[in-house]
Amino acid sequence: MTIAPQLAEVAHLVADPGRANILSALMDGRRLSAGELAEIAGVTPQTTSSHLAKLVGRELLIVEKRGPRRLYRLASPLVAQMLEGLMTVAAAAAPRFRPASRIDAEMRHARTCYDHLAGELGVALADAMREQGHLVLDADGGEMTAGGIGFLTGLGADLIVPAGSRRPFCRPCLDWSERRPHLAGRVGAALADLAFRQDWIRRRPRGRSVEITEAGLAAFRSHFRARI
Amino acid sequence: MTIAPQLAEVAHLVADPGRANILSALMDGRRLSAGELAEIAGVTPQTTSSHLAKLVGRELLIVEKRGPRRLYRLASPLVAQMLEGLMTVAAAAAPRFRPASRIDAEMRHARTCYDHLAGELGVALADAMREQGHLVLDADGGEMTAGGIGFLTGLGADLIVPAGSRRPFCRPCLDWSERRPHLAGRVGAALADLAFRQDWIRRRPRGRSVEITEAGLAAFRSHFRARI
DNA sequence: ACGACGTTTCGATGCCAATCGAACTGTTCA
DNA sequence: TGAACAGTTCGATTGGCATCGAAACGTCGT
Repeated sequence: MTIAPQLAEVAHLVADPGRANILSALMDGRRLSAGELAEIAGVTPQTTSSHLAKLVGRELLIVEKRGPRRLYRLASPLVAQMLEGLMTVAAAAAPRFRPASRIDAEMRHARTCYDHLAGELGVALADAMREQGHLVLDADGGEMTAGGIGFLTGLGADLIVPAGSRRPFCRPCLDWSERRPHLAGRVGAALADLAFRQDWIRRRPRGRSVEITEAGLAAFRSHFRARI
Repeated sequence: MTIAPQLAEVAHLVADPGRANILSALMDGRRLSAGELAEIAGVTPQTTSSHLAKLVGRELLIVEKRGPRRLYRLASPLVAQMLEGLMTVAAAAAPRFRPASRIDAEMRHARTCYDHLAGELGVALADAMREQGHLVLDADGGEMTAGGIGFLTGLGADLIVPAGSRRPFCRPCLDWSERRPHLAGRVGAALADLAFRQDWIRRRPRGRSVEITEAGLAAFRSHFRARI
């Protein structure tokens, strides 16, 4: 009850289109300079500076001085999770007009979601792994099977099992574009890491969307049996 | 990228203190009338009506006419999850002044979080079940052990196992007051349901906080070995 | 030391939206 | 049919804040 004011305060930070653009661009965990963010936000550097100061003051962002420029990044994965939650609701409510820009299409096709894969690619991989018996996943939770752990490890994924002899956890992350869960958590991060290392996917210069290489397409189809 | 405007729009709905109060009060899934919500929001009925219209228009709330009055509730669990994410960040960032009201204390002690238990009680039960080997849970995911399923079922919990012979999933929900995960998902809902049915806890008239009965205290300590 | 560049601060402007009083609609009960 | 009550609509006021121009700041090159 009493947190409601603080709740409103945090929401207010995201409620500005410019700031929403900034936060959305930083969702993959990268560090961007104030100038780059100004261009992304679509406002002047002065205005951007004001926005960034608010976001840092409320500890949604962390800034580090690198020479004459300042690099900003999300303060924690919790912020990314919060944004993902907002996006899910934003995508679910009011489909409205879809301008369907090229960037939009790229984002829907394949993108990173903080540290894991999302979009059609992310959902297709999760579906395929489920069908192959590597994974059990629904909106409430997920679990790797023994076979699934062997499968990913065999491909070169680094599934760190923490001190306790527990299984490496995976969690679902509701995909705002596909409206179905994709694979997140430690396993999701390991899978994305593997895909980048094997050059199956590459980051596009701007934004969070990624490009699937020829080798990637072949690997996703042959190894994962994904329908993409 | 292109969802940023919609992201801002949804955040804007939560960014008003009155609306944040309303949404927070509805987080347990109950249905409240416009009048009750006006009192909770702390504004006049006219203003509340305007707020509610916006929330319904954006499909965050659902309204049903019940005689001369209208009952409002969250449109989906996704909205509750979104709010929980915002609260987590709100509580983590800027501890600030803690007015420490009585309601605040009650909320911290024990409350419902949509369909499961949160606060000191929720976290204590999750901790205890973990220590007793009933449960494995961390920030990324959770899993019931076979013993844990037997334990809860023996107490009378209704753990619905879906069609596939999968285990009933549980998921962690980061507690904004305790800053540690408590038990959510199907198992969390079943546990809360059990506690209400056994009269271990009772809803307080206003708000989402719950009161632990004497029988509840005894049950939580003897059956669960919880430290509360 | 100076100039260039990236970034921030200051100050003024303009817009959006939260708010409430008053009046209106609709439902229930006598 | 009319009274009582819940809720909404309308209109006017208000305050907060996003925005940008201009200027200052700090850091790095030469």
